[in-house]
Amino acid sequence: MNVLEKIVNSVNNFSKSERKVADVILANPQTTIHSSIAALAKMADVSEPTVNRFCRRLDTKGFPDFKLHLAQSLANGTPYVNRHVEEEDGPEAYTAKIFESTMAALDTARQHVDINTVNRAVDVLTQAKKISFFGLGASASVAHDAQNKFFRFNVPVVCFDDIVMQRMSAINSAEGDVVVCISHTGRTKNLCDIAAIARENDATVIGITAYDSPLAKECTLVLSLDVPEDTDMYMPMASRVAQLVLIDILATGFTLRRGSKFRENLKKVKDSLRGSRFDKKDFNN
Amino acid sequence: MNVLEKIVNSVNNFSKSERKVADVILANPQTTIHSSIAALAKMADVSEPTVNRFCRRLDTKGFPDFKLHLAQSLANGTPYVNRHVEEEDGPEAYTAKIFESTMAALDTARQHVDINTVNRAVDVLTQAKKISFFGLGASASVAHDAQNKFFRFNVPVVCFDDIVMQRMSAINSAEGDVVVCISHTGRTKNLCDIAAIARENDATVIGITAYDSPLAKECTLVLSLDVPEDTDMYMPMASRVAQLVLIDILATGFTLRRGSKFRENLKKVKDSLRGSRFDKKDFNN
DNA sequence: GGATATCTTGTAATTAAATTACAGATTGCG
DNA sequence: CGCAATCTGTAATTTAATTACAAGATATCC
Repeated sequence: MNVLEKIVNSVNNFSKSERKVADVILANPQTTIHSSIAALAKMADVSEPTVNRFCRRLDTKGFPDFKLHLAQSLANGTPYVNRHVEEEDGPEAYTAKIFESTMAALDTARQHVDINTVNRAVDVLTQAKKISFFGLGASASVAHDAQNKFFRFNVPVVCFDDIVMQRMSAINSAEGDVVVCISHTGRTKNLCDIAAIARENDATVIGITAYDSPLAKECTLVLSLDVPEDTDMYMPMASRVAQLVLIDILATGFTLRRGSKFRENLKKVKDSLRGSRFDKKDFNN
Repeated sequence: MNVLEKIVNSVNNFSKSERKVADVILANPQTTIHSSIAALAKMADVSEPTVNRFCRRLDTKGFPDFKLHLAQSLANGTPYVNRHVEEEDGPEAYTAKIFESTMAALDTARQHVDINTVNRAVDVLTQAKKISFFGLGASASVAHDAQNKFFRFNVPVVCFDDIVMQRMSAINSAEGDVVVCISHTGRTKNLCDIAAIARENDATVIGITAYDSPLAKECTLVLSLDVPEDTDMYMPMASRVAQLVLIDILATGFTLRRGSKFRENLKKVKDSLRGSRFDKKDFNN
């Protein structure tokens, strides 16, 4: 794991002084790698051995070794740490932080997603007689997006963000149908019900949700993303983006499985939009 | 330039002993970054000052600084490139590629987004009497998501993905109202109309769209993301994700502008969901 | 509530590492 | 061949990092 992430993750295990060190490093990582232990200690207002202990706690051999690891973390072009937005942040700060924490979230999602399950989900989807996407609240827009994608494949696809409609739809499902339930926490009661009902009616239920959740228990296949969410904001943010990317992945897998002549079809769907749009050439003159 | 490349390039400018050092480093770069100058000197069969001079020749401050640069070179060069999915890609390949190209897209979006405009947009939104989000096709789900976010702020917010409803809503807009039009290309005729109508009725129109597009021309403020889209897929993918992140940014700017007691309110909204969910503790037994 | 144990933190001493200064060696060139 | 320029290594110096230890803070147990 990236040292920067490691610092963020273990921030709770740090002592008071160690946290001071962590803060200084996270605030100016680039400066840190060019500083001596003395300079850093001064910046953090702690003693040199404290800095050294801090480095050791992060499983490095000492300060120089720590700097090496830090340099590598920064090199990736990824200062993708999940930095939290704070009260006093200006537009630059919060814009940068949100972009970065979203990218960090995608990075962890990438590492956690189980390719095997993805592949099986694609399998199931390509063989589906009908596909339904269900989500509530923030996940509803993810479901809509999924509908928009799969609709292009000329497959029977529906999407409901209304519990009653979802229920009715689930009751009517049958073998060969695929129901995709989307929920970050996986603890929304209504959605768990839907999953259970769909399963009782022999549909295959794919859950895009937390691995160890009540919803997961009701699903045939669970696609878990394990994205950390900034709870300070009281809004779903990164989790939703990761879900969308997963939808993209499933859709892509679907098109690849169907082969190249199927892609022609997609092109036709896209071209059909031409009439509703200003031509690029018309406009560029 | 990468230090490793630099070594290879300037191999002709090296003296005999310096070349010995270069050879050893190129042969085992990973070992080098964990060695002391003494160890490396021994491996290369030269003296310590020679190694130091070698480092200086490569425009580094000395041996430790050189190791830092070397560490950065070794840290997997450029992971987040926009790699395209290909016909013969397996699940691992396309999953990785989609995650990476999405992250790459966010990275460019981050660089292109104009902070000033973001700030002005937040300004406008915080003062809005009513906020409307309009999008069509794939952008409709982005609009829905935006509605879901701003709705929590207890502001009058609407969202329509139906042209007729959008039209009626736009006609009814008035000074103080803010209309947000979302379109990646900015060439959807209907949406351009909506923007024009809203403007004629004195609403402020924010466009989340391409900078140099017909839609942009109709807007008061243009938030451009300049995300490259993989046209091979014939589906909007990265652009949509970037738009969502932008929505997150606007929403975050909004809450920050409103101050900390407003955040309490958000917490209440989130807590209101508790009844609809399985308790974490209930489940974890 | 006080005494003891455990964990933090800093000061000072020690050790290790890197750099500099200098001198001997080598190479190139007239 | 000999002078000059450039390399290269040894030893001294400086700087940085680490360790050992003690004082202070905090938690725990009777």
